Amino acid sequence: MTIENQIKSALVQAFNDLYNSVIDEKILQLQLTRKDMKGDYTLVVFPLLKLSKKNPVETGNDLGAAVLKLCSDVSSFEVINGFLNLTLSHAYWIRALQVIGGNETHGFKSADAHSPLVMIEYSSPNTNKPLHLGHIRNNLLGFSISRIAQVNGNRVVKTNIVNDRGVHICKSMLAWQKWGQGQTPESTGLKGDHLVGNFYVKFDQEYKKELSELMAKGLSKEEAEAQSTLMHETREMLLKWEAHDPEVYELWKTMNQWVYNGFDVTYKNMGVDFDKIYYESDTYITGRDMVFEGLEKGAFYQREDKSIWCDFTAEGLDEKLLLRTDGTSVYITQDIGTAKLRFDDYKIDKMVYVVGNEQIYHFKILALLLDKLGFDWGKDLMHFSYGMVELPEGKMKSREGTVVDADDLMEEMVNTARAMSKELGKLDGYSEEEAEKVYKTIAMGSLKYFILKVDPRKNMTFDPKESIDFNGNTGPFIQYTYARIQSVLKKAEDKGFEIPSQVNTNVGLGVKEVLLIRMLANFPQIIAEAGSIYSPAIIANYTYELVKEFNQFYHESPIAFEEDADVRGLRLQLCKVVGQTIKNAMWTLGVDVPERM
RNA sequence: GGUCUCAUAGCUCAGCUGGAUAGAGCAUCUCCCUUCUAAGGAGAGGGUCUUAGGUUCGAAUCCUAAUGGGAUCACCA
Repeated sequence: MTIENQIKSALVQAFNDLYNSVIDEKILQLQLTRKDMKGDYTLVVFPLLKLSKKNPVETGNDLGAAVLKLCSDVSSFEVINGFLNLTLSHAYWIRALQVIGGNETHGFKSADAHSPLVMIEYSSPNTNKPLHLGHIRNNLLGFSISRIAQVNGNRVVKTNIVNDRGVHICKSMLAWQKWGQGQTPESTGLKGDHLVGNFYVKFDQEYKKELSELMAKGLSKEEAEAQSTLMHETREMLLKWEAHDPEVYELWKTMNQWVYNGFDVTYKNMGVDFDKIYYESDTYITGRDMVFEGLEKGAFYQREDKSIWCDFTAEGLDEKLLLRTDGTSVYITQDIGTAKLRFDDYKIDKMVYVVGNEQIYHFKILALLLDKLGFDWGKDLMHFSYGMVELPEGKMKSREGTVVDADDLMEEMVNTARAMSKELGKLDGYSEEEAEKVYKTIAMGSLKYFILKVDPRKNMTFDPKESIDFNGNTGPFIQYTYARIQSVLKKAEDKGFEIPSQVNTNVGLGVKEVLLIRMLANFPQIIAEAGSIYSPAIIANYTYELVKEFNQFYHESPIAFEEDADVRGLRLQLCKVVGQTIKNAMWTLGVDVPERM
């Protein structure tokens, strides 16, 4: 039984004894005491006054005295402003620290064969251009919530649906055919995804040019779009592709492979991976079959021009196109197919889609659509919708060249970390290789933490200057504290001091020490909360608070230099557990911690 | 226009199911390396929590409305 439950049941009993009133534990508001007040747990007594029929001070004192008697771990209490603050004994906290220290994965639940299976889709890139800052947020969130789901006792399958077909892919293919002059990643020295991206941009430029020429002849924008040769050729290419025209198909395979090779590098640098990858080129046919199936069943209808639609006006939404007039698939067609294949492949209990909030409508439709097709899991799919990443100047616009490229950004972060570290002379004595590894750890830690610390649902501003700052509420600050702890522990070891297996529970604790242990004891709740709402930010902010407290403690208390052996033993134990907790917390964010920095 | 979302310090963000004096970081200004890593610590200034109502012992938090941003409603993805 946790201490909170002990206190609560004591309160229930006390209430019964004192006021002859039976209460439910649920109405007891027991929370951790504010940092600036004396005490460990606080009971808000206001809601209880109607039942106690006494004023807040009397009620608080009555209950405090009773709990003091009933709970041996409670050592004192105080009533202030209608709040009953309970203080636990130092011996209790020392024992708690001991227990946490004995469990390397304190706060984590492990999954077994019967645990729920959660499939998490993230990344889902298009194979027509390299990954950018927006994808970074998606990838980091997807990877982190996978780990968070995992440490909350779920079986997790990380998945990726690669959007490798469609008009947008044909655009870069067509541009390469027309203007590529046989360029390859080898011949240009470019990363494959960047090379293909260049042709996508090229297409857009040429298309714009064509449109403005047509409009100069007096055509309206719509007319120009309809008459565009480039767009016409693109659609023809899509038809050819769907018909598996050998030439088009070969080109498609080749260019996609270039992109995959490029993505592999980016994913590796980012430190994310997948258990199962689906390709739209494999799933859209299943999707199309299901659309026809739905048509037969009468769930959908066909217009005169042969296009197939689903009517959602009864649900307060619009009509949705499922298959074009020319029979080719649209975005949502493949999503239906992908869902079907996934549920055929795995016994999924929960499906999570990590996709930006601009697609809320899309997923609402998808859920209804799957429901209409008779899949009982349709309604239960979860769209983990996160906010957009904006730059200080505003939204990223590819046309204005303000898109922050993922590869460039990561490289720049590493360069900054290297320069900073060299300037500070932090890694003197490390080999070049070891040092490079640390630079990368810091750079990625900085980037990941910067993005994950903000509430996923909210839009965020990404200021490159700020993201590269390694002081304050940043990844490197947390990593630094971890490294510092390792250094202290090493120092102690060098002096022959060991962490005792059993710390003397009579040692007096400082205010900061109690606070730290309290925070450590609270870690499981943080993990559980992060799991219930899929929020890495909760863990990030918790870790920052923990680290900040630790640094204050570090500054005011000698650890390896402490002369009293009992006190020293306790502090070393505390250091070890804080370090362990930092490492575990950062692990859920996909952030590594260095032993030295 | 319909729907959805957001609004907290100069800037970037925390403040969870209502609780004590609204917190951090950055930026500005002071201090602290003859003790375990100064990528650190201490301190100062900086707020009508967008506005107006409501709910109640108690509201940044819940409800309603207004204002201002953003998203979305494609034979784009």
